[in-house]
Amino acid sequence: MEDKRLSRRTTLRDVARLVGVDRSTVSRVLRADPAISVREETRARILAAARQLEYAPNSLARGLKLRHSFTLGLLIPNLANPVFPEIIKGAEDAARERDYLVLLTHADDQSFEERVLRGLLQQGRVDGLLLATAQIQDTVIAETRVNHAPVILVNRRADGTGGYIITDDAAGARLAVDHLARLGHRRIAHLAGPLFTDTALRRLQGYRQSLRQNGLDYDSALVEESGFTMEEGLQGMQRLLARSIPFTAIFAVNLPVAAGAMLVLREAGWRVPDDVSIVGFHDAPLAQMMTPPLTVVKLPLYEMGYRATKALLRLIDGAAETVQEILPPLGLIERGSTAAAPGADRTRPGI
Amino acid sequence: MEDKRLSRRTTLRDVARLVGVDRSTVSRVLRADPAISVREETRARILAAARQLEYAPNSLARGLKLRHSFTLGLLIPNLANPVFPEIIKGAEDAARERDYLVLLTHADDQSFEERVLRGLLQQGRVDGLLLATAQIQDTVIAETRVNHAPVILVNRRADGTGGYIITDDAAGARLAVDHLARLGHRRIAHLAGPLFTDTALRRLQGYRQSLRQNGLDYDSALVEESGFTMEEGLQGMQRLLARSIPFTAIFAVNLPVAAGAMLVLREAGWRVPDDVSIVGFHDAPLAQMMTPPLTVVKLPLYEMGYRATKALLRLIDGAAETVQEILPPLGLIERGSTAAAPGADRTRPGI
DNA sequence: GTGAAAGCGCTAACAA
DNA sequence: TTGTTAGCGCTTTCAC
Repeated sequence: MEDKRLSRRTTLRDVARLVGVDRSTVSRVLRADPAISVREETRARILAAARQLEYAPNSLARGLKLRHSFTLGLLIPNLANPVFPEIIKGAEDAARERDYLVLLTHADDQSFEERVLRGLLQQGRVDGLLLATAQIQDTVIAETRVNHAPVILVNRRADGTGGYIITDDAAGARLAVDHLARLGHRRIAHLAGPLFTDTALRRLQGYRQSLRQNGLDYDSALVEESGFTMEEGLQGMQRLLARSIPFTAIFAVNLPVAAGAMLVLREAGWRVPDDVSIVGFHDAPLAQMMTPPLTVVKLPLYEMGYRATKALLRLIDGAAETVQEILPPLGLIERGSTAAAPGADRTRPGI
Repeated sequence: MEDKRLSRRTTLRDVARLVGVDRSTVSRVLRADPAISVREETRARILAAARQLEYAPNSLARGLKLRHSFTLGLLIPNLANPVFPEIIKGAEDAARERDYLVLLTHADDQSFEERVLRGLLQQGRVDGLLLATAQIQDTVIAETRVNHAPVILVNRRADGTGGYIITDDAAGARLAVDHLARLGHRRIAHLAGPLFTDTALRRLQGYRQSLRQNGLDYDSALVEESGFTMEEGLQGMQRLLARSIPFTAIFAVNLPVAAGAMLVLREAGWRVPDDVSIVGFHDAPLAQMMTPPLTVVKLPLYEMGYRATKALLRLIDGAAETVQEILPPLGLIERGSTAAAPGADRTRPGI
């Protein structure tokens, strides 16, 4: 059964018929092909007819011919994490500049991720892929590499792909921990992300570097591995508290984890920032909505999405480059969740 | 310049050649065409060859032939609003059941919205559209209707489209305001959304209905029109405070607005819920992260996305129905942001 | 049970 | 300056 709605659309042939020229001429005029010359009058009539008939090229036909879908796939692990909207916006803007569309896919489970990777690329639905997901198997990535598929990792690093764009997580972590050290904290805990992810490792690394530079000892009992979600942040914080070891500050691997930690601490009767300071990673409206508002390290998320997309587009255009960009953090945003360490020589603000 | 990567993909012809049959036979077998009989041995060899060559049908070619892109467009005004992930998840799940993909587009400005509407549909990039955006012009909607394009509005109502799926916002608002009235509040303010949007109007309506049912007078001075963002919630709350009229409770049009309101109140020295109770609309992790955790009305967001997509798919299949579903609220989730009105006969909890 | 052929709407090499 | 033609990869009717 033929669908009326979809078969009614204006085609190149309709325009050509109305003007009395060939389809190819219409195509050339509409594409503004510079290599071909058309009589000014013909061009005008074609343009007018196209507008009148509300012609829009069928992207399926065009894509089939040109072997391009003019679509980019963007894989996100979890839309609820407030860092992604920024990345997405950057990607969309970059894509739009080239008349590409972004197919956002939200792959929360592993099997689906693989299906997407294979499916989207192999079926020609997308010309390239942006992977912002942290958990993806290296085997899958390696495979896409074998197929020479244009793939860029966003905020994740792995060998053997078209490349990656990451923020300098270690530098960001140092910013956070330096800030705490400057406030006089000496027992600084770290709620880390899953340590099989590159991002989490780099932040842990920065944490250790900063400790060293500030003359503080690294104590593995102060590091609790959790995840990237609020849930996991809650649990991580509970485990940390259960150990009953002293600390006066926390560097959380990201925003949801910081939020979860704050909840647990408050329920346990701690006051933020009087008893404990917290620094989060990444900025988002959520950080301001928390009580107290969260001090965070700000990273160029929009920029990351934008540049990753630009790079992917270059890859699609046939560039042989391997992209490896590391964007520096944008700085620390001091809000209400950090204060001088209890008993430190600095006066406690507001008292 | 031909792109090697994209021209290398396995085609039906490759499989056919390997097996020694015609492309059409391969197509029939792989589509599992029930109307056609194939020798069991041939079928097995085709299946094996397809797997060996990692054949995946080119969706552009397939779509061109079948006049379907097998893609649904989903327009979202603002990814930062925490209600959308749920809707999106519902839509994706429903789409996946039919092997459709969801092209998520994030249309924050009007002109782009229109471009998207025209573009996606006319270029055949999507077979139908889910509009979750509140601001879209009725003229645009009317136009898509003229084109008989399959369009479903999600969480928004307008005449002349394929239909809409909304939650019962008025009932939800009544739940919220009834709750406050039950706690003894008599001066209940409402931070409304933009009153040119259907959603905001319906919530205001429910607010008024509940007041009436609870024997409370409607006082327009207690209603402040704001927007749907935290920013606007902040400003709305400031304007409400500036009026210096008494109130002991607030019903906020959504979550970001409730969060903004809470911030302003706290800065102004009010205690929540001791001095003022707040109820938000929609539930999301953010509600639990606030201090105190926000009492909210929970609505079936996932369900809404899911059912809207199902309905859209039916429209695409050629159904002539006009979808008009109104989903009832899932209930009120009582958290820490609401308590008995100051001076009411109920004992204040925890004291 | 399987193949041949047409055609979806577009672009581009080649002709005229 | 414009038209003719072939073909992208697929599905499907019709023939054998």
